[in-house]
Amino acid sequence: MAKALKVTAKDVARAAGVSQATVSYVINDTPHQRISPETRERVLAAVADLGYTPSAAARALRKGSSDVVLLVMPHYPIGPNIAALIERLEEGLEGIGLSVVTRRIREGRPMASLWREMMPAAVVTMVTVDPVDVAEMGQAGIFLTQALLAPRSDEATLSLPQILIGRLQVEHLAQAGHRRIGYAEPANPLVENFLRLRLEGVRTACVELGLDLPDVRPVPFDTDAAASAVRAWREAGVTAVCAYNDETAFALLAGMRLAGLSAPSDLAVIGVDNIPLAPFAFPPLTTIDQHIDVVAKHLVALVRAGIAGEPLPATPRSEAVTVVVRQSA
Amino acid sequence: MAKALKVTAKDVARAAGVSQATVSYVINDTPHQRISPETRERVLAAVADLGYTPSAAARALRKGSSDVVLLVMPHYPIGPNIAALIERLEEGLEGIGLSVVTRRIREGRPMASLWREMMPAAVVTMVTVDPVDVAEMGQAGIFLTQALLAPRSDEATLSLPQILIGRLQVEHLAQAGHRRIGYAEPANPLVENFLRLRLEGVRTACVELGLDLPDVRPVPFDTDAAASAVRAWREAGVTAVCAYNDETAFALLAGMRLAGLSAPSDLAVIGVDNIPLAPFAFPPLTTIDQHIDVVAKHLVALVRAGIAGEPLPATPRSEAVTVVVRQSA
DNA sequence: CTGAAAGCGCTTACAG
DNA sequence: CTGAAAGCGCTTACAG
Repeated sequence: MAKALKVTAKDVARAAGVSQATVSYVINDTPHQRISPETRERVLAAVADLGYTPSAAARALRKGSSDVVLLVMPHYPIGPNIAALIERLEEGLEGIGLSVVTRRIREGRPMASLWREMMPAAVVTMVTVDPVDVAEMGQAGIFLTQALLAPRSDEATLSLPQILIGRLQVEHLAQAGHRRIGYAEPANPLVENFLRLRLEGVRTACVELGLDLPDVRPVPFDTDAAASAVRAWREAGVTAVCAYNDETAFALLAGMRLAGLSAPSDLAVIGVDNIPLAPFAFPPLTTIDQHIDVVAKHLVALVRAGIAGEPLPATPRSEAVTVVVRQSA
Repeated sequence: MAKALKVTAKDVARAAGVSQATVSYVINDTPHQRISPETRERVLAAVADLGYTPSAAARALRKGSSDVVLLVMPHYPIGPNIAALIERLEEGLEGIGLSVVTRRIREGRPMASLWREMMPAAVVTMVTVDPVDVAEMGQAGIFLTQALLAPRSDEATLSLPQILIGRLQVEHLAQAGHRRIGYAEPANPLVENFLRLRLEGVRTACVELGLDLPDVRPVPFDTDAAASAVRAWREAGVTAVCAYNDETAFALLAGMRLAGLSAPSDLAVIGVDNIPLAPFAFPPLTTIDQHIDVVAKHLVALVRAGIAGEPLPATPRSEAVTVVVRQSA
């Protein structure tokens, strides 16, 4: 039961009457090393007895890479959706012996010092990576997987297709007969990356479906301001609005109530994210689900295979993004 | 511009024409080492030139502790509030050169292998720590700070006073004249820890204020089920309910709408957390704010001081928990 | 003020 | 099948 200040493999070796190498072999189940069952037993017993835990630092130094996966995120605020993604990722990765360290960086900044310092087994990034960094990480044997917002075909890249999201919002609205569509953008400039793409999807879909271009208005996190936006849309003949995300949709709905209007009759509203609270909006919120659990699972599988040097798993079917119809649109 | 596969301090030393020790001294600004300005310049130039980044593993091995702080969490689901806490913590700690690694463990499990493996500079835990672990971490020079749910007086412990939260909910309701109070508990058993304490606070306050004991009913994340609970409360003469948290409050409010009732006239509702969406509930949700940003800031300060061996900062005023009055109660 | 050298705790060829 | 030894890249007494 762990007494010595610091129990090392050497201590275990001595206690078990074997060499340090043997301790390492049994602990790591090193292949092509035939350890006799009794030896293995004795080592394991000594390990348990002394409460030995291998030093991550020593192992990392020796092997040249640590058991962490570096998660690189942009500086935008972490909504419930991304928070869930991170949580699932941590959970899944922990299951295969990996720790995740999250780091925020400004888009376009070099990330070299980050990974050189940690020598992670893999890096998962949601920010675009400089080609030089990509190359150097490759040389250093670090598996890189990117979760990008735009679609892209590359085994090690997973896309969170924001454009598709915008498109889906419009298609759903158009199907219900809406011709003049509004777009509620959040006030936060940090979210620019997501916003630009979602809006692009909305615009493209409007054009393709022969609708007017969307009437884009900011909807800050404030009921009064949301109410003003709602009135403006009504005057402009807008009958349905795509909200940037569910939180914006909630603000919008609150603004409508203040303005004495209700969804979907006065103005239909569709969000993005399908947050846990969406069913409890008034009226229950129609929204787009990104199926973040599928994304997280795939990311974990990608990392696992990438580190093991196995062939990468195929990207899950891209219909991962679906509309969840409730009552607001 | 970083070319060699691996740039070490030795490379920098060679390039700068100094010894490896000197490189270490200038990089770490080691005190009591007088390095001539020119030498320092040359070293820094070589560092920049070669793109040198010290190896975290080597440093950790040598120094006996790494630059990570281990965040130990129970297995409960991470709501928006805790997610925000973690995010702030990561942000604040990153600012002082520390990475956080989050790990979930079952309450009561030993965490020795965890910290022995990483040798973190500090551990922040939201699960109760075994005294043996506490002692051993102390011996190992690891600073431990606990964010506990119950109040406790200990410099290195920060309390998230759940009992106080329940009490505050009831006091607010009683002040508005309510005598028969309901309690909406979530369906998820994982949340037991928080629940028990919040409910204890509610019960105590009811007794102290001479009210009946609370009528506790489960409110699952389902509008129909919530509606049933609401009807039952009404029949029992309950006029106000404390929700376990804001999410439960949202479900409750949705159930009320389904039952044709509205808050606060038919049933007053008060939540906990003050999530960003609370103002957009219908009606806007009255709730308890735990001021998680204050908590996070204090935790960071605690860790910083603890690692530096400086006197610990005083606990912020305990009125950190406040009621935010909106319209639902 | 600067350098040579030991040693942190592992893993892994390499001998035997 | 098992062990002795080198070496991963640092930091830090210790000499000079």
